[in-house]
Amino acid sequence: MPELPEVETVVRELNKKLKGRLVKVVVVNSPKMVGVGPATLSPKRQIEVEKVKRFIGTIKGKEFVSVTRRAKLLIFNLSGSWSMLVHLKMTGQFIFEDAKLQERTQGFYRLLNKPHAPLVKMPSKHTHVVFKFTDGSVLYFNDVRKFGYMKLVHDKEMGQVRELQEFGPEPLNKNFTELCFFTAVKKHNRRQIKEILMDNKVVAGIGNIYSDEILFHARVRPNRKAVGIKNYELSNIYKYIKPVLLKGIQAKGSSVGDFVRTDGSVGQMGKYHFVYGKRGRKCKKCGTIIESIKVGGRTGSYCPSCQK
DNA sequence: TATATTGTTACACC
DNA sequence: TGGTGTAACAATAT
Repeated sequence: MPELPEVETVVRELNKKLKGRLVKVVVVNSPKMVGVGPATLSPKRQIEVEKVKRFIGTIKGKEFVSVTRRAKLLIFNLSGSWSMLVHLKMTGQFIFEDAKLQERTQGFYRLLNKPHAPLVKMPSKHTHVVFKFTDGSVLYFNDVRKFGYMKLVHDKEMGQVRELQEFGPEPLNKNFTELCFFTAVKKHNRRQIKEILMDNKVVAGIGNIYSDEILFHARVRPNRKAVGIKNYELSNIYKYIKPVLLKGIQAKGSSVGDFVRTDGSVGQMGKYHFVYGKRGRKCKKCGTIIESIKVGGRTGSYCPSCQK
């Protein structure tokens, strides 16, 4: 489940690997996942031949200049004033294969973080878009659930991209101050704290995994309403946001579900999870059995002894 | 075959 | 108007 640290991992790896590469061939296997223009791709995305042609036509011959991120959205800056916005949603993956990796893997990858996951040959049945570069290297975009998307936007239309408008501050930036966090939380007095942490308008990029982990370290249960949270507890939550996310980036992400790095390897953050996905297991700190509850329709896990 | 999964948005209601 | 709560949606694995 790519959240900020997973997306950041992919951004850093791709930025390094794609910089300066020239697109020679684009293959679109799932037309519904691509778009051109700032508009939201509608749920009833039609299979439009023209749209696919424009997508391919626009990106062919362009150079990848840099890769950046806003919240969980990847932004590929292309030559000619175009950007490609990519959301991985639940199960999106990028695999970048150059001659060296091709030689090592022969094109086969174990793309699930399970001991007996089968080796998969790229492109697989879940590969929806392929970019081939002039030097022979290849970028694969995979998505088992097909919830993700890729959309090309001209820079002069970037202001009209809705999903970029309302994001709150980036938690790793200096402008994400304790005051700004307190103010944002107190606007949502009646909501549960886990929901608030996962609200991208309050703070960008935090999802189910990292909200659980942050709340564990801050010793606050996920279902507490904001109004009942003491200032020192809120202060603790703020205090742990940055280090937990940084730890995730340092470990190259959590390979929960389908997340893999751009060479197909798994992130190591799962080793450091205290509560996420640990229901029924013993708390690493106190041995109490981890419990889970529904918060805003999502599963939140917590230690009933460590978290109050 | 019913269910669970998550990020995001839509919508009704107060 | 805007906070709140709920549901819907995407598609697949199990």
